[in-house]
Amino acid sequence: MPRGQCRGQGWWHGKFRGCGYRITLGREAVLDVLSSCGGHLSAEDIFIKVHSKYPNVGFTTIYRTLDVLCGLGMVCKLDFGDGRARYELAEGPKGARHHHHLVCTGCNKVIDYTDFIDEEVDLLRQTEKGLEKKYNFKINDHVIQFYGLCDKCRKEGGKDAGF
Amino acid sequence: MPRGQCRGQGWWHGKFRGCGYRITLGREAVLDVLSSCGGHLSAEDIFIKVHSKYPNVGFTTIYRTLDVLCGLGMVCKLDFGDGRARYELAEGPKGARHHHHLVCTGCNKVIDYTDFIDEEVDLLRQTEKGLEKKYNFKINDHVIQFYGLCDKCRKEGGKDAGF
DNA sequence: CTCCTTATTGAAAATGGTTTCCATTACCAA
DNA sequence: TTGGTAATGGAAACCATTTTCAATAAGGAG
Ligand SMILES: [Mn+2]
Ligand SMILES: [Mn+2]
Ligand SMILES: [Zn+2]
Ligand SMILES: [Zn+2]
Repeated sequence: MPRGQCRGQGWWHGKFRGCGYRITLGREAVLDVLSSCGGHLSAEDIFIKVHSKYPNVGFTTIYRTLDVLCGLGMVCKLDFGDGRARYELAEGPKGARHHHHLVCTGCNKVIDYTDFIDEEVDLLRQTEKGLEKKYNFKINDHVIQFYGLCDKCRKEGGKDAGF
Repeated sequence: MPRGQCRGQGWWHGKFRGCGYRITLGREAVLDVLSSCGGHLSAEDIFIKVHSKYPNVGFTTIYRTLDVLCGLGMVCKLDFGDGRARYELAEGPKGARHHHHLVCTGCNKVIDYTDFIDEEVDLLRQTEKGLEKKYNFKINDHVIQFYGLCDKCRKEGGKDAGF
């Protein structure tokens, strides 16, 4: 990741400018972290990573940037019920596939799964259509998550972090 | 709802005592509100209702009671992404059926639906089984929610309360 | 390149739902 | 009735997130 001159040609710069947003170091750094590290990072996770490289990017900017990115549909804000939001790239240069989440309530590990997505999405679409008609709703989004205990946490006794 | 002498014979008292919990006025009042009013109440909603009848039941007790009730599986804690938890009776004397939620991001109205539950539950069970095997998880719970705009909010222009 | 407008920023304070503390109260088994 | 202890309420603490506001810097115009 070259420094000074990497500004101005990221894959997302076009979309970004097109919406009237300025390209700043903070925003660049956040996007950088999101695409290099895996998903499901909290604002704090992101802040720490960004801060280690650019110590004068503040926490507020992290939140504000994530907000903008969510607004643009470039980032998904996730809620696994542990009191802090998580963020993941909606689709990067490599185009992350649509997936759902399996969350361990013991250690908060999150698994992306795509195995059963097709059937799920089928049913979902069908359900959404039915619900839209019956309740006259315009459905924009859905959340499907499974909660449980991972292999390791199951063995360590049934203690459950709750959620 | 008779006053003083209704203590001691609620449908839930048995279960409650069996687990070593004491039966108190606060707990009784919370359960009362949950079963008389519909579901999806926030802790504050519940506090206000309880407080209007028993002004010396504190906010803390509401939270603590809801926690206990969740622990016993008598109440479900719901998260619709608006920053406050909601609660609903898991199954009352009338035995509320399992259902999923349709949430309006405009006015926060929540609709319980059971229409497509059967197909959903079928697929869910299947998916859970697959996931458990593949990832060696013990799945305890799932969340399925649809977000969108209700009839009214759709007409009032596309403003979206976000979530 | 330089200037200028104004979007963006960082630090600190505010917010708001929820939890913790701790001295006091009141269930309820014996 | 009584004693041990679970439960309580009020205030303070917590903690992720948001707001405020003066200072800064992106980037189009010239
Ligand atoms: Mn994911
Ligand atoms: Mn419901
Ligand atoms: Zn785990
Ligand atoms: Zn609405």
